Amino acid sequence: MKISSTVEWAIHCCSLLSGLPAGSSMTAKDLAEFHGVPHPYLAKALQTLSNDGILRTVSGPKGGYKLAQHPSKVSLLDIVLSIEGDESCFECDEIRQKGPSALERSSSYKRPCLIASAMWKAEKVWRDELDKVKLSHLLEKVEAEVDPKQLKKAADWIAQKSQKK
Amino acid sequence: MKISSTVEWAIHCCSLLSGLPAGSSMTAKDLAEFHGVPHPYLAKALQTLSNDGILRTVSGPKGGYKLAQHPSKVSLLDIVLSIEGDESCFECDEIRQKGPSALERSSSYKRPCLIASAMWKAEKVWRDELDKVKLSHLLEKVEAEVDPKQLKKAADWIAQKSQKK
DNA sequence: TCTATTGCGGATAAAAAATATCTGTAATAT
DNA sequence: ATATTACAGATATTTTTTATCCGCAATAGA
Repeated sequence: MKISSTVEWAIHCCSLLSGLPAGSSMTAKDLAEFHGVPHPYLAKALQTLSNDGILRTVSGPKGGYKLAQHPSKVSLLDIVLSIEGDESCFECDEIRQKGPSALERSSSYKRPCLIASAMWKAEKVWRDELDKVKLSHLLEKVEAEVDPKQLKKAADWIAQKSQKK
Repeated sequence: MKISSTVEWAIHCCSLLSGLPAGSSMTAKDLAEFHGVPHPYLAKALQTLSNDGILRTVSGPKGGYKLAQHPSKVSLLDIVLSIEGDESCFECDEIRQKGPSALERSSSYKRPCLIASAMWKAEKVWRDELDKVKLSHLLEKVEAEVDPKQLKKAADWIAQKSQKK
């Protein structure tokens, strides 16, 4: 029931990209360095986000990643599902249909398993909650609540990096 | 983000035990056979549930497991947390405090990371939803919705097993 | 056109976690 | 006493996660 730490990285990257000046991009290497995570592995995650239409890729020198959509269109759920895959976290093995007391015909089991239903319902409220949180909301909160010194330092580092090109 | 299949087994076992005649118990072996799952491994899960006060153990011949509490007191969340552990599924590595733009003093990060907060909020609604579902609710639904033939067959198998002792 | 930079896809490797089993011990009903 | 059952710990197997590497494609700038 653990969510991969890659998800944490991916959200931080998307969150950062959502605050970049319009049109600018950032390389996988810089994103990795900024967050202090391994570059080749983070690159994989960014490629996945790119394949799923969350990030847009810019190839060649001066290339990198930028958001493919407006921050108000991208939710935490989108990012989580992109990285983790959109399969349910609870898999029903239909064990009610196994063992000595199971009925022969599988047509006897028209209704979904009550246990699986309950688990899936809970997962749905989880997903709905995550889908409510868009990158734009996160960005607003960051600008309102995060220490201005921190924001300045981050912005300076990013600006310096893009100047070196 | 996968929930162990052991959780599915555990819930099915608890659900079954909640429908047993008062005072009776069922062995790990029979529970495993009934559900068509490996006995030694299921036994581990049952021991965990027992350690966490969800099941009660009866040692010796005619022993086995029974619910330790009234079915209205045990929720799906209790079972999930017992098997999976009660750690959050999202772990915040505080990567905002890593990398070149981090501030020196960790006292600068008094407020929780906004991304982690959002993830934890979603997990909370998930847990709340699971905690609403008690074994007693499940039992009511089973009795109302499951094919009576199925219920009969299961009850007969269990009765026959306990007679053989 | 050439070169350096960057992302992409596939293969591979290492580490960690999940899954599964076994063995000897303790408890207890008969 | 004996047979049955749960329990704790050790161990083995399999799968998943985490991480890296390499050759190819795309492209900006000289």
